[in-house]
This record gives sequence, structure tokens and C-alpha cells, in this order.
Amino acid sequence: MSSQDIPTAAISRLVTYLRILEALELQDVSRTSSNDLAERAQVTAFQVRKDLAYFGRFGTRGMGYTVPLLKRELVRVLGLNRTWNVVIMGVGRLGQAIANYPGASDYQFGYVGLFDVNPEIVGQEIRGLRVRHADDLSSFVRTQPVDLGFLAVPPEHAQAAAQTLVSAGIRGVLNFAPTIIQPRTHPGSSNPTDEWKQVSVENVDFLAGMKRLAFYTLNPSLRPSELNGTVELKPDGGLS
Amino acid sequence: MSSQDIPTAAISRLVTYLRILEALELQDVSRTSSNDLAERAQVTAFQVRKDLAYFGRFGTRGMGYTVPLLKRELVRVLGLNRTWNVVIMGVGRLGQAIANYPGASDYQFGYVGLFDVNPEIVGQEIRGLRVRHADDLSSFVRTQPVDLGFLAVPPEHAQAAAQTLVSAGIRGVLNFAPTIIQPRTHPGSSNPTDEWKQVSVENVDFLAGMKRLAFYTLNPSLRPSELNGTVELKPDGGLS
DNA sequence: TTATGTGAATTGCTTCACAGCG
DNA sequence: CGCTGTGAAGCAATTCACATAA
Repeated sequence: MSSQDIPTAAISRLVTYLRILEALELQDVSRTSSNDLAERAQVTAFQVRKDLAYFGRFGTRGMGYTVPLLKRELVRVLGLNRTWNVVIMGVGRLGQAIANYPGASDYQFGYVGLFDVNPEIVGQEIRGLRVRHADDLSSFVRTQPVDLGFLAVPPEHAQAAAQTLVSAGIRGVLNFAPTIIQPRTHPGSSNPTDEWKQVSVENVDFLAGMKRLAFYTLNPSLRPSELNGTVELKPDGGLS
Repeated sequence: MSSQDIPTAAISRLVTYLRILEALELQDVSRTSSNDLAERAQVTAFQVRKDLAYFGRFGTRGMGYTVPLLKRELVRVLGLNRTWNVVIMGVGRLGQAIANYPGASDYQFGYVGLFDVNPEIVGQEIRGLRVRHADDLSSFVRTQPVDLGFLAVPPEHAQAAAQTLVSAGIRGVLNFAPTIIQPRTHPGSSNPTDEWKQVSVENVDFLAGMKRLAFYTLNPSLRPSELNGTVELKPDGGLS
């Protein structure tokens, strides 16, 4: 376990645990446990403890976890205790829905620029931001720091728009288009460009979710075992 | 490998392969191979062949795959060769964006009902559909078949809205709310209700994607090895 | 006595090497 | 001879049991 191999799934689960802690805090619950978190997150208590152990020791043996403390630690681990300046590429219906989605402004995620190529959209004002032309992204990034780019263009333009973001120096891309972003300038050339080596891409894919749902609704027997561990049973059970 | 254990990840990849095949068909490419698909999907050729093998034998040895045939097979496997009647719960900004998203209408996914509880929204007409009150869902489902429910309500109402869908007999839920749906009536009661046993839930989670992106952008070294296999190397290479 | 933290065992996904077929 | 299909090997992620600390 050499600090290198942390399963991707573990990061997703940390986000879930953080959400649970936020909900508990709103309900003024001050303490929790790996069992409680496990049940709410629909994983095993072993899993919760292992996931947390990748990043430190946040509990008290015999007692469990204190909600505000564990929450603060997860916020730190996930990098949510800093400002994230975000630009949106593509300000059509999807891009506007993203810009207006409440909750994105939590944890200092802030939209600082909106970009599009459609002359009917460029120049419009949305949420107090003037929509700029995508060609101006590069100069924009030089005037102020940008950490992340959200990609909300039609799928056929996603690769080019991603390239624009990366060429401008942006290292984190949240791709909403139903397509795979290739870590290279052109879909054809097969060597991954240096600038791409530092880029993280995460996908948010509505259509893929829809199709997976179709499959599992049609084949419920192939669903991942559902009743995944909740409460940690005592290994005992026999009469003493 | 008893037809029971097909990794969830394999299903996600099938969706990706299908997309690639659609793009190839648009470009009038008629043949492909596990190597070609692997490169485009950013997985190994072994993975492509194994994923396809879970469901059948779709290629020709020595030749590869014919695009229209493999596409047709994947459409069938994923259950996309039938009609899917969908209702949307929650017709605020997010629900409307979903209703208007192009591409959802592919493969016979069709919105047949829109539901909300907000009196300002109920009664409005969106995409030719009158928004009904969520209380009318149950009777609505009795008048016409509904296969899937898309959940686009605020997170604090997601559990109750999911329960409404499931009680109405809907077995597939696509959850857009940033919360975990518990397979039970109330978040408190811990026994999973019978009606939930047949329900599939898939999540589409924008905020979670954003937070994972924050983490990996801050910790690029922890990213999943990125340069995952593309071209299958010949095991040879030595002089004979 | 309780519930965490963690090396060890296990499961299951991915990778591999090659048999099978066109 | 090329590329698929697939049992077996390898490896990574999860599960487990228990030592540890409050």
C-alpha cells in the first residue's frame, strides 16, 4: 500500500462519505461510526475504514468519528478547502444548466468565464458573466487564474474544445459530452502530447447512465449484488 | 464465469464501444478490430475481446468485426432495441435541461410524463407535455406503461420522490440528485422493502464528478495509470 | 468493552498466452 | 498468417480477523 495505489472507487466513496457527514451535521449529529457511514453509503464498514486509512487516522478507538472533524479532514483530502476557478466551454442549454446548478458554488468552486463559438450566444450575459468567444480563452487564462474547464459542447466538437482548454494550460477537465476525450491533439495521431500528460479528465455522462440503466432494468439478475454489506455482524453468535 | 459475474465496468465499456461503432458507421467505416476499438476506448484489446465474450462471439477470426453487425449486437445486448417510456420527476431547471437534451430520444427513449410538486410548474407545458402533480403518478402509470423514472428533484426530496416512483411500479431509476437512494421506504427503517428488490438505480452525479476532478487535479500522481493499453504489442521483438 | 486501524486472506477483475478458425 | 475467443495466471480491490487503543 505504497501511497500510490488508491483505488479510483475509493475517491468516489470519499465524496459520498463527505456528503453523509454534511447531512449529519445539518441534523446536529456530532458522532458517527464506520458502521453508520457504511449503512448510509451502502458499502461495508470494512470498506469505510480502509478508505479512510488511505489518508490517515481520523477516528477514536472504541468511540468512532466526530462528524465535524472527519468532515474537515475529507474536505482537505479532496482538495475542497481551496478556491477552484472554473470556465465553461459551451454555453448552450447544457452549459447554462450547469452554470445555474445550485451546489456547484459550494467549496469555493466559482465560474469565472463562459466561452462559446456560436455568434448568437457570444456576448450574452449569463449569471453576470459575459459569454466570450472560445478563441479568447488563451488570452483570458493569461489575465487570471483558471483551474478547471467544464466541457459542455456537442460531442462532435468535444475533442477540439478539450484541446483548446489544455493548450490554454488548464489541467482539469470535466467532460459532459458523450464521447471519450483522447489525450492528444488530433484523434488520429497516437502519441500522447506532453501537455496532456498532466491533465485529469472526469466524465459526467447522462446518456451512458441511461443506457446502463436500460441494461440493468432488463437484466436485474446481473446487477451488482445490491444488498452490499451494511451492518457489521459480530463473528460470534454461539452460546458461551 | 457463470453468466452471473459480468463486471459493472464491462457494461459501461460496452456503451463506449457502441458509441465508437456509431461514429465509425457515420464515417462509413465498415470494419474494425479489438485493437482499433481498444485504442479509441482507451482500454486494452484483451479487455475489448473479454467484454464482448461475456455476451457472444461477434467477430471473424483473422478479420475482425464488421461495424454494423457488432453495433446491432451491442444494441441488442444493452436492451436498446425496444421502446423505453420515461417519466421525469422534478421539472425545475435540471429536469427541463434533461427533457430538452438531444440524444436522449435515440434508441426509442421517450418522455411520456413530467411530474413536479411545485404549483408554479404543475400545469405548464414543456416539449408538448403538460406537467402533472407528483401525486398523480400512480394513476398515470395505470393508464399507460412507464419503464423508467428520471429523478431530478432537489436532494432533500430525492428519497421520497424515488419512493413514489417505486411504489408506482417503476423498476428503473436514473438519479440525478447528489444523494444516495436507499432501497427502502424510509431512510430509518433498515429492511429493504420487497418492491425495491427489483429496482435498478443508476446515478448521474455532476457534483461528485466535480469533486473527483478537484482531487485528481490536485494529485495527478494518484490518477489511474492513464496510458492504459492501446495497441497490442507482438510478444516477439527478439531476433530469431 | 467498544470500535478503529491494518496486515493477511480472499475475491474478482484484468491481463496474458495461445488455441481455434477463417 | 491474422485476429478472435478463452481458460489460466496475475494482480488489484475488497473482505476479514484481530491487535490496538480509548
